[in-house]
Amino acid sequence: MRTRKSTQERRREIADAAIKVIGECGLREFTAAHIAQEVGIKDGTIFRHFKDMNEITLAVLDRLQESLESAPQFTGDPLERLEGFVLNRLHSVTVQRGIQSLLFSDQLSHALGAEGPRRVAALRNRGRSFIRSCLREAAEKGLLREDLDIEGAVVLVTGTVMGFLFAATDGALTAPAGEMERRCWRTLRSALARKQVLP
Amino acid sequence: MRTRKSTQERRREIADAAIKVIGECGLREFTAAHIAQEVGIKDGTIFRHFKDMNEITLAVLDRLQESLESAPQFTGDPLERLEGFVLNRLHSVTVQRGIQSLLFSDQLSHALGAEGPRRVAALRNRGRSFIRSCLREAAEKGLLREDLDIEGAVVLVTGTVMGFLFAATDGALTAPAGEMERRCWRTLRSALARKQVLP
Amino acid sequence: MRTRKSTQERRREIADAAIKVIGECGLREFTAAHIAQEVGIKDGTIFRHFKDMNEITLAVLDRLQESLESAPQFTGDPLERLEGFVLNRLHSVTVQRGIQSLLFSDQLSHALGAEGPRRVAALRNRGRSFIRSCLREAAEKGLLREDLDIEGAVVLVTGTVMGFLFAATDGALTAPAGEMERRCWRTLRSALARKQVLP
Amino acid sequence: MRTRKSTQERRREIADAAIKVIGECGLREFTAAHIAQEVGIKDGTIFRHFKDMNEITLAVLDRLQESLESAPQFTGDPLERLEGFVLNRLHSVTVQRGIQSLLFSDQLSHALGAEGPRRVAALRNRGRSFIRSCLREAAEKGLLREDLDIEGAVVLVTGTVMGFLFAATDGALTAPAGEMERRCWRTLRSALARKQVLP
DNA sequence: CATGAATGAGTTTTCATTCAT
DNA sequence: CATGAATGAAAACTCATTCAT
Repeated sequence: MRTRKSTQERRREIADAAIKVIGECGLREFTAAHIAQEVGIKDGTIFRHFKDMNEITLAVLDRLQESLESAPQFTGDPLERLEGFVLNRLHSVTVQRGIQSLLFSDQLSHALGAEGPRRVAALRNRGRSFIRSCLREAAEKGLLREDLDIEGAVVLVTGTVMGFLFAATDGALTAPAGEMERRCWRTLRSALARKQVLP
Repeated sequence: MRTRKSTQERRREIADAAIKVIGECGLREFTAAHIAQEVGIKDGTIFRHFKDMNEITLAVLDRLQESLESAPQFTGDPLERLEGFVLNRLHSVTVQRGIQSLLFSDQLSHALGAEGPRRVAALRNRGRSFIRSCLREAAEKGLLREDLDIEGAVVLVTGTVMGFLFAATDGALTAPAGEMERRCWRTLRSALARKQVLP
Repeated sequence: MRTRKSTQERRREIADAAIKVIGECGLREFTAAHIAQEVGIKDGTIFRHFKDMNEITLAVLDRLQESLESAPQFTGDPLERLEGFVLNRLHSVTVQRGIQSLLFSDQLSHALGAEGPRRVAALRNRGRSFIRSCLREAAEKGLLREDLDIEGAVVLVTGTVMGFLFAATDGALTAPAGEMERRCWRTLRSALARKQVLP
Repeated sequence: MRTRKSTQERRREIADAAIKVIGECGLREFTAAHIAQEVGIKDGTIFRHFKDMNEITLAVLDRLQESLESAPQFTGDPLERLEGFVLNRLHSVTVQRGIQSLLFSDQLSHALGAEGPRRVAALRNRGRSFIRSCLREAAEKGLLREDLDIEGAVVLVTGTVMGFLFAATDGALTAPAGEMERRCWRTLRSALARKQVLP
């Protein structure tokens, strides 16, 4: 049975299938045939919607960015905004592992030529910028420890998300994911904040 | 011109070339032809030294493990041992980026069948275990903040190394690598330790 | 120039080409490239129609079986049925040498793993069974020499077909094929039957 | 441990190994590596004793011929000589299946260029000639049925040996090999001889 | 004589991509 | 739009053969 859909719809389906395939099976399986199978069409048909494989990779990047930025706008004082951001990212690990791991994956980076690493780096830098701005504002408002090194803290915060992702991937979480998400944030907060907020 | 070397030497060369290729160009370029070119032999020759590509991947994993475990034995009190470990890993990012990034890469994981993810996870778990044991001992000796969540801290420490690695990869380090290494450790230490040691 | 045909057609063409190639040039030439050339397509295209070379070998076996079993249904008294069978096989040597010789060839046997010898043996055993049942029935009806050893006779009859085939292959037939077919059958019949039927 | 032997010895060993390999595994395994392994030397070493694979094939043919002609000289009246020949060949099936099957195999034929088929045919024709001369002499001496067609009988006799060989290969012998050898000869003799000799 | 490394020319197979239907 | 057949280029391996040691 041949189901006909608009190119727009198909492009979305194909990009999503590609994300799934890369996330679950690795770049090695990022092939037209595999993706087409996932979508439920024939491999040749892929190229009715995308010029070539490169264009699919770009679409995947776009989906990734879209997905990361569809996060809610975090509000409140800088530390609360940071909390929102971190908890959101930690939770994403559990609910959409594929997309999250793509962000810290080197798979995508290499799927395009020179552009790949740059685009993925840019995506990650958005996260860093957000964290840095929260921390700066918090520091100005006296919410952070006095001696805190902002740049070191940026590494700590971004790293915690990655650390959590890999721990989850490796099955190295020693408590249920939801609990670990809260504990990681609490550990992070007490590492950064001036005085311990009672939980 | 035929250069002759022992199989032992060639195996090492080939594994190293594979690491280099994967690190620099991604799994997509992890091909017999590419590796052979790097080594300076013909692609068919690869298979006089390795049964198949799978065996090369295993050799790469071995080299990785070897390289991670050739680290100096850290001594002193638990926090000092942790410092040794973390600074060593952070420094490795700068001096042998390829190998380090392989550890947090999903490239290798997928190059073998089911064994891959398990072996790479095992490798990463070794680091986690070391960190956890240092933290536990430090906690017993009263070296850590009283309310510190050990498991959360394990994620923080492992994450910091990853965060540093990706920051370096993305060119997002805001100071020279050597300086950033020290700053990251100091941030980490003050996040964990009971009283601030004067720098 | 791309000629397009249905997979069904192509599978048949490829199997036939394989039979021809094996028959004429031996297993050594049973290569995708050689077969593809015979069919008039590129070698890679073969694998759009067959999963791998093994599957082609199986198709050849199927064609062989089909060809042997498309023989007319032999009727009449047991000796007449046997005559029909033997003359049909002897004649096939002349008109489709390739297929016939494949049956007594060890080429195919080895092209598959363990299955090959078994399948080819099974094919040959069908012939033996038919011959045996004709002889048994003929013996019951008193059409054969009294002292005839049925099992010995089965070997004699099957052997005669092979002997004829190899004689033809070696150019060792001392008379035209058609004549030799009749002479061989007559010799065989007088070796088995009770009283000589006048020629 | 490298054992050193004279080229003469090695050539013989290699030819024998080649016969064994072809007989047991088919032409597909007729490779320098496989043969060398059988002999217990390294593959490159083969070419210290043979110029190339072609030369090995020729050596195999020589061994084959040698083996067939090392049969005892058969004496007595023509039918007795024929009996000696047939029983000898039937028995060889059991004791040296490899060599025998090579004779009715098309493997060797194709291993050489045009020469192969001719040489193997010549080998088989020697057998036919011997049978034919026995039958002619027997006919002259009145030992055969009066109406026997000599050329048909040649096919019958050669065929019986092949039929026996393939039956043995297919596991289609319905009695122990030794017994079947005698029964086949007896069937053959009563098919040819004028009056039944008492067994 | 024997080895072990290297090679070049294949062979099977995969895959992105094209195109007639 | 979708399919199914075809392709060319490349990848993984194989193998006869060469040659320094």
